[in-house]
Amino acid sequence: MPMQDMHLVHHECGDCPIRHRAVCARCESDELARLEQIKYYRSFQAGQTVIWSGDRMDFVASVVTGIATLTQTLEDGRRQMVGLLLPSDFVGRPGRATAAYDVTATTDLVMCCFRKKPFEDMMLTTPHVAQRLLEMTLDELDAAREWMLLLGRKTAREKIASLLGIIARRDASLKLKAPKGAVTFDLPLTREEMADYLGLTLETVSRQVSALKRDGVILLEGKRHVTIPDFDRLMEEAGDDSDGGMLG
Amino acid sequence: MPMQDMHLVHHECGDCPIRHRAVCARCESDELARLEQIKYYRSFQAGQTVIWSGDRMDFVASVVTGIATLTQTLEDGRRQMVGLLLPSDFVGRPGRATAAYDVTATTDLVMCCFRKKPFEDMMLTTPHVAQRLLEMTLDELDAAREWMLLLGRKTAREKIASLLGIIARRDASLKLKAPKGAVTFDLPLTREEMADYLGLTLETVSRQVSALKRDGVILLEGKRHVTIPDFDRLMEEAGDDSDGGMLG
DNA sequence: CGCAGGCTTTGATGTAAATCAAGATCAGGA
DNA sequence: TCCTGATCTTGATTTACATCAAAGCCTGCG
Repeated sequence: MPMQDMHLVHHECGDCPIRHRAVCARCESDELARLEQIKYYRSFQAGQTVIWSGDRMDFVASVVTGIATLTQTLEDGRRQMVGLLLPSDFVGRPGRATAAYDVTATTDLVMCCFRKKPFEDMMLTTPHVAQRLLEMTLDELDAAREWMLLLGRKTAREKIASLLGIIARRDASLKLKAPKGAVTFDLPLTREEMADYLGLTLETVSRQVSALKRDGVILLEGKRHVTIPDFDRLMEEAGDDSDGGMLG
Repeated sequence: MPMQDMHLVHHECGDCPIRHRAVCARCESDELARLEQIKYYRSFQAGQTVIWSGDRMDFVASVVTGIATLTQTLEDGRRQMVGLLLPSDFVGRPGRATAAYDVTATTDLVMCCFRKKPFEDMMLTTPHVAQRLLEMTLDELDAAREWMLLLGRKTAREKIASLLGIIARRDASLKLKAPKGAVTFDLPLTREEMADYLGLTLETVSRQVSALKRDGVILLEGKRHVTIPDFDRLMEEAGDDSDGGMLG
């Protein structure tokens, strides 16, 4: 459990534990109080659209529970998911008036929203909020770039393995245990959503999931419940560069 | 010419006009002086590596002149470019010790570097530097997500058209004129580099460039000098969603 | 119960782009 | 000048994935 999360847990977070992780890792109580005044919750049902690309967006928010997706669409309907929002993830851009992507609730979803103007005002006076947001944005940028490698250069099988690995890891980190040995989770995405994320068709996703199952890399109970008997094996299938830094 | 650039031009920027655009859009003279103390320049020849992924990186920097690329590589050698750094672009991450990508000079390159520790210290005391950096990072994130759409869903021809459009636009913005009607520029990338950027092979890039030439979408003098007789036509070929926001 | 509408799987076929393979073009150096 | 190596083009062939098509499988609802 990283130091920073410790700190958060020890705060009096009320019913929005995520908020502090998202915007307020080093916050003081008076800032907490200010955040309190400008926050509100919104709930969405699975499948509902939170906001359409181009819509006026007068809030920023973080996910409390559930999963949301960011997608972009070409005129002819080709879709590409560009982000997956899990609990604690932040969405919205200070200083921009309209949404840049379609945001959709994949599961039932609760978001903790902050009205944009007061949030921006607070950012100006409390520097570490901006700094925390910078950190988070840099993390997202890294994730986006990893995804570019996946989209540009990985095979369908590697893409599926990578996605399963990412979901398993994020799932495990929420439960505060590292993915060693066997891991089990429920897929929060349909085959079509997986396809939209991976730049594939749903048929190819289905075939490759079947192939990974056939080869014993994953086990399936029903269509959604996945267990990964050997996480390292999955990571090999994902084709990732495993040296992970530390050359010089 | 946007207001912000006006502001910059009117600063006494010495020989590093870019620095202020990169980190210091609203800066005061004492901050300028502090930046001055921790900055230094580094030059690289075309083809030289600035830093390898995983190497210790004790600076952040912005490009003054020339072009650099960020690339990621799979163990088996498959390469994907994840960023193109043009003059004024920023590279490096406050709060991280090692480089996450290979950074390579595509042309002769001059970078304005700031030692990381003092830069981080300054960020803590001068909030708007962090805010400027946040804006830039959010822009980069948007660009990365647009690139994800390209990599995941566009055809080879659309990819090439998109890349030419991006280079034309950025080139034009540096010259402070908007790309209306005919535009002319030199390709700063080899066919192979274009391929690495677009998730294609160099042969496919070559074929599609030839096809666009054959169809009159672009004109070529030699292999690198491109002129685009009709920018809108090129954008149609790029397949981008042209409604560009403003639905609700 | 039985049917309807999402999902998902699986098969047959088509195709865009990769791969393999020659050459062509160009710039720089001996 | 010609050679050399890098870059680029073009052609022939292969292949991974898309597309088209049909069924299977759940879940919920009348």
